[in-house]
Amino acid sequence: MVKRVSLWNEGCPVARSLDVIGDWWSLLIIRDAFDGARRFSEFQQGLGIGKGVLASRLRDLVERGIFETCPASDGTAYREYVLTATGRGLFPVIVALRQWAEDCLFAPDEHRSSLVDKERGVSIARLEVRSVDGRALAWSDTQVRGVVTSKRKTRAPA
Amino acid sequence: MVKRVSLWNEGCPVARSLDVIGDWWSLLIIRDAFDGARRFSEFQQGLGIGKGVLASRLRDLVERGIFETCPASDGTAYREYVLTATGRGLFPVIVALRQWAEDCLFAPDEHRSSLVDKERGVSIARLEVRSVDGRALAWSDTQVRGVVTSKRKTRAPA
DNA sequence: CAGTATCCCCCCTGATACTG
DNA sequence: CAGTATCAGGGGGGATACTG
Repeated sequence: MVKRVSLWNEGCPVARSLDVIGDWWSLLIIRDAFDGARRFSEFQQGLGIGKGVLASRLRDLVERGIFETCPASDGTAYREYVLTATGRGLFPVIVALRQWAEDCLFAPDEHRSSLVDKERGVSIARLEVRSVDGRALAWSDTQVRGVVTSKRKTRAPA
Repeated sequence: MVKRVSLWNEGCPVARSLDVIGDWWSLLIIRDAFDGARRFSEFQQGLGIGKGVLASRLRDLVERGIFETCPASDGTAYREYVLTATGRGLFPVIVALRQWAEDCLFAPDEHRSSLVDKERGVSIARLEVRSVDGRALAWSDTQVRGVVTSKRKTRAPA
């Protein structure tokens, strides 16, 4: 986790989230889980991560309640790692990261792949941010000191 | 960044996002920026981060186009760090993390603080995940192999 | 205040070898 | 296949001192 200070008790929800899934590999593991990975080797090959590190991360994530293990579905004697309800709750986080990259980090002609419908090649979910009054907000609306001020600046291409 | 392997060219948008803001401190720095921090010392005191580490992170984030520097607004000779449009685009990511923590990581009676309206003590934004056809999805809807199947499992208390 | 420069330790990380 | 055990290294991270 690279951390000497736990963020768990900071009181800030963002910090607490990062305390659980803020390390370098966790979200990628979880991403692969959303993409269907369940077996140790699936995670390992998909990520190019060392076995030791993966085992450690998986153990942490199970401990934290993100994954749970269950018997292999194909009858073999091995375990599978499946997301718990808490883990599935991270779906918006993954989608938000994907969306940000697609909006801000990719050149228009570059290849993208993850969490897309493989048949149709389209993203399967989009995010919307809404203010408490239910009004939809563009991500480019400026956020200053806890108050959303609708500025409607130039928006990235949908 | 703790990384030996850059994820930038993986083709996966999630990986690319993490390549930019996936390290231990970046998202916390960005969170504080959304909360109004602009000065070096504000970040440093708010995070309890070492000056060297903070300077390094800030430099990286400016390089990556998340922050930009500008002259101090109070007339002093110092720089301020403000989010670029790209940086402000991370708002949904922060909100998603906050929301996940609040839904899954906090006991009902625990204190929370971040990105809330300080006067009224309420969250200023909520996220919604929508499928491409515009249908709203609960975060507990199960995501399997790139297809969202509406399962409507038990939902965490709103 | 806003950093830069050092020192140093810890632990993450990766590779390899081994077990069931 | 699914891990565990062990080892070596490297860079992140904290603390401190120094500068403009």
